[in-house]
Parts: sequence; structure tokens; C-alpha cells
Amino acid sequence: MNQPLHRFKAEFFKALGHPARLVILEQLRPGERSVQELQIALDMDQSSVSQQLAVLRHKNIVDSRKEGTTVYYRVRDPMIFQLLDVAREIFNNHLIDTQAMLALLGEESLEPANRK
Amino acid sequence: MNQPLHRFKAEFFKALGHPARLVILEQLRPGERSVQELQIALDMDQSSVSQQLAVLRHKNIVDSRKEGTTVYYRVRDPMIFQLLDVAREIFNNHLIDTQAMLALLGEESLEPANRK
DNA sequence: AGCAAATATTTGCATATTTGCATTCTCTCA
DNA sequence: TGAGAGAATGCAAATATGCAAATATTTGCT
Repeated sequence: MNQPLHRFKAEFFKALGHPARLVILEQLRPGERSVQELQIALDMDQSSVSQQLAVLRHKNIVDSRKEGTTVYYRVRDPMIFQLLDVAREIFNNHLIDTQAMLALLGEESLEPANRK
Repeated sequence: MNQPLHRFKAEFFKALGHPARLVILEQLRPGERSVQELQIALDMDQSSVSQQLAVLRHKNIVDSRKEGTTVYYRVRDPMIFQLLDVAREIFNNHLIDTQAMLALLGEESLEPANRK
């Protein structure tokens, strides 16, 4: 069993295993984005965005380019988007069945008190 | 930003973020496998395999079927394999560039002493 | 009922990740 | 050169994950 390769792949998927990082990738779909733009889109503070970008950078999923004082990020391989598309299809198909989804949604309806 | 959905997706990717679980999925490519068969293929003890299967089960990635005393697992949505294929392509393309790969391989050459 | 085989779950503990914050680094330009 | 904007890094507390050993469940058999 090619273990190192599987470890490597696992690392890759782990990099996708965070909501913020998924949103970042979605934001990069149309093209480059500066850290600032991402920061606004994600409504997160600068350092958090930077940290998540670092994770993606270390796994070679994104590349950065510095222009003056601002840094632009882009996805290295557009096939990443294809991957996300397949993932989305899987969800739309049936992975989100009632149980799991309700369980997840249940959690957060606890926090904002009651919705009215 | 549809946050719950992104969380959900992140959970999904996290489930794929473990070497053993990736190997399990590869094993399930041709079809059903019993826990025992997986246990042998992965060379892991029973409870570890069962634990990893539990993760995949909870994320609705695999289904199980009990026949007598043995349990057979299968992947719920074949599109999962398509996802793995796209991931493989991404690797073959260029995600595994020298740096990252060497870094990873470097780690493990430390453990088995020296390779001779 | 009582036992054995095949799986699952629980538990305790080590390790890894996440998060918020403070600090540092790096350009640019006056 | 030094002030300020934009990013990155460091760090500590909280949380989550991974792993192995022990214990539970379930099923089939006698």
C-alpha cells in the first residue's frame, strides 16, 4: 500500500477540511484576490485569513504574488475547482440526508436564541 | 456566505483527511468489503479499522450491511471515486512539487533509523 | 442459557488544530 | 530614514483527533 502517497493525499484533503479555507477557494474561483479582499469577503480579521492562507500555501494549493505592499493569492491548479464541483454534486445527490443535516443545523439554532 | 453548508463540506473533506480512510475507500472501489477483509488489507487491528469506518459512516460516506456476524461496507455514492480520481490528477499534475514531497518523505526516513 | 466470532463503542492519553491577540516583518513613499 | 499600511508569524488556551487497550454488542450455534 503506497503509504507515503496516501499520507500526502490525506494532507491535501485535510487542507480542504475547514470552512474558511473552502470559502477562500470559492473566492479565488474567478481569479486572484488580495488578502484584504478575502478578509472582507470572509469577515475575518487579518491574521486569521493569513493563517488559513498559510495552510493552503504550505500544501501548495495556492500561490501568492506580491505587488507593492499587497499580496495576491490564486489557486495553483484550476482542477481544484473541478474537485469542488464534484464534491458539490455529491452533496446535492444525497450525502446531505436529513439526519446529518438536521444534526448540524440543530447545533447552531441553539446559539442565536430564538429566530424571531 | 452560506456558513452551515461550508461547515458541512469541511466535515466531509476532513473525513477524507486520513491515510487509513483513503485506503479504505480505495479498497471499496471494486465493491463491498467486510471489516475483516479491510482489517487485513490495511494491516490494522480490528478496533482501529472499526473506528475509521465509524468516521466514514457518520459522515455518510459509507453504508454498512450486516450478514450474519460479519458487516460489509460499501461507498454510498460512486461519485466519491470520481472525486478521488480528480484528486489524483491534481497530484500528477504538479501539486506534488519537489519541495513538499521531499519534506514529507524526509519525515519518515527519520524513523526507520537508516535504510540499510 | 452459554459460548465464540465479528464488530462496535468507550476510555485514557498524547498530539494536532483552531482561535484570538500581540508582535514582527516588509514594502512604499514622503 | 522612519512612519504607516498590509501581511505574516508566534503564542497560549480551548477544542478536536488519533490511537491502543479494554469492554460491550450482536449473532449463530450447541
